[in-house]
Amino acid sequence: MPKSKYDTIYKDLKRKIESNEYASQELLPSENILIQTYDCSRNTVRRAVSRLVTDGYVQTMQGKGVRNIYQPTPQTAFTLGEIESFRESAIRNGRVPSTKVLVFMEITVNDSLSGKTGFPAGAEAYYIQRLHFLDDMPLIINHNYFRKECTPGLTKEIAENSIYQYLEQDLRMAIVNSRRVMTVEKITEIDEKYLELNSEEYNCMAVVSSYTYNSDGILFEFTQSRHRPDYFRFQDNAVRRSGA
Amino acid sequence: MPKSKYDTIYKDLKRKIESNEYASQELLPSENILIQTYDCSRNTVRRAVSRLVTDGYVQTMQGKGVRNIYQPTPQTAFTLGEIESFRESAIRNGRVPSTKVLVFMEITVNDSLSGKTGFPAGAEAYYIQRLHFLDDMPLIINHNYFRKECTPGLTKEIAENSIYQYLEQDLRMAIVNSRRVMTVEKITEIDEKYLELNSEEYNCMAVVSSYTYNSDGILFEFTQSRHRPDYFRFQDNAVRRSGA
DNA sequence: AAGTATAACATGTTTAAACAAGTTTGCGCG
DNA sequence: CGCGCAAACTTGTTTAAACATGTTATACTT
Repeated sequence: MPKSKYDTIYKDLKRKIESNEYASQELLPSENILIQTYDCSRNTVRRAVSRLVTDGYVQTMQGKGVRNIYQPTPQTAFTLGEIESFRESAIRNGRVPSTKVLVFMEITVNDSLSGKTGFPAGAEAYYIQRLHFLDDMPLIINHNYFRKECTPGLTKEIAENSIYQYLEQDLRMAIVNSRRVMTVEKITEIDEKYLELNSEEYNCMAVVSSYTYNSDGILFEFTQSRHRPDYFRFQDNAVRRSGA
Repeated sequence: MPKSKYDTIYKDLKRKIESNEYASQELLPSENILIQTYDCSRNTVRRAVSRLVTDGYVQTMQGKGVRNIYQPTPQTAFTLGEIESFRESAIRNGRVPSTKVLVFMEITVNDSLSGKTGFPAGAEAYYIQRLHFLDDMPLIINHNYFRKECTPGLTKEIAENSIYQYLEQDLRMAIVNSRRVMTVEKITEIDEKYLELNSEEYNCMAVVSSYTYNSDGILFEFTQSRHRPDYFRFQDNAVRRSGA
């Protein structure tokens, strides 16, 4: 639900680009045209376009115009720069997601775990281990740690569906910011068992560790996602700052 | 060299956060204070702060303020969201970079290569294979393809130093936009040979494929970077759009 | 016909102002 | 003392205007 004007314009332009309404490699309508089209001020148009730039959809050229450089992403791509749950990502790609909860327990953070998760020692937390399937194929093992104080009332049943949906819709929590680190790590016995992998073929996993903050600026989630290497694909768009 | 006012403010705030001049987890000065500090308008301050948000340095909270959530990144981290050459990244981390050119040749793009690189078939291109060392340890093998039309005059000598420096400083070329895809792939004999890896231990590589556009919106570079898995580390910051 | 100056048009930066919406502070009343 | 409301903060959205800078098309001059 777009709540602001620039967000509406952003989504509309994005849709038009994705649906090829604006030809690839061609220029978008100029700011003046867009101002008339959407009946808004120049700043509002520019704000929408600048988001398309960071998304890698368009490229602005001073004096020339705004070029559509969008290229459709392959099905398996997870998008960086946005926080998206496994379920959301799967649905966006037209796949059928499912989840199996392997472990659900409540723990107290000790010193060792505090260093790994960033949670203060002594804090109460949920530890959840989940297996994510896409079209019945096991792809990801997630190790989630949620601070109990910030995410009360988590249950195994919620974990089987969407934790983020519970946090946002039921707890009215705003998830705001997530720092993610991607590494490659050796496969473990757990990985091998649940992902039905043969370590002769692949002895590594793609690992995404994420530290997520809520709208109070409190770190409430640490998650390690271990991805099957042959189905792992992350996409990113980088902009070189002028004069950097 | 910051050319604009908001860029100056952005860099100054960034420096103050990195140097702990603003305490971690605390609020930055309010917009009104910053307006007085930098003698500028509110928009200009907000523009600077919004870049800190996308960098994951701060988090804004309506009605409350702007919280410093910066955490220093480990030495080996490459930063996403920015285009940075191997040399720049190494220097930023206080390491000594060096490069060995394994292959330097001029080629004509055939159909197969066109599909992989995104270059039009029949185009002239440079193909460069380079080995990157950090503190004398071989870490990355790069396979670069540059469109000759866009990057004339490349030589093996330039490739041994910094290609990006040549493109920006000598050719006065503006590198603007780069789409990157991260995957995990099986190790090849070339990887094993030059990176001195034992496939018993690691039989995978972290692979970053990037498609880079110049300021005319033309795709002029395709690069596949194959990273030693045990030294690979990419960092990203994601912001969840309100109402997404 | 070629070259140059200029006008028209593109995006980039900055300021100012008004209103919206969320949070904290403090005052006053019961 | 405690509750509630209002004032005084905070950031979020939108408009308007001016000037800067880069590109392209036009028209004029030679």
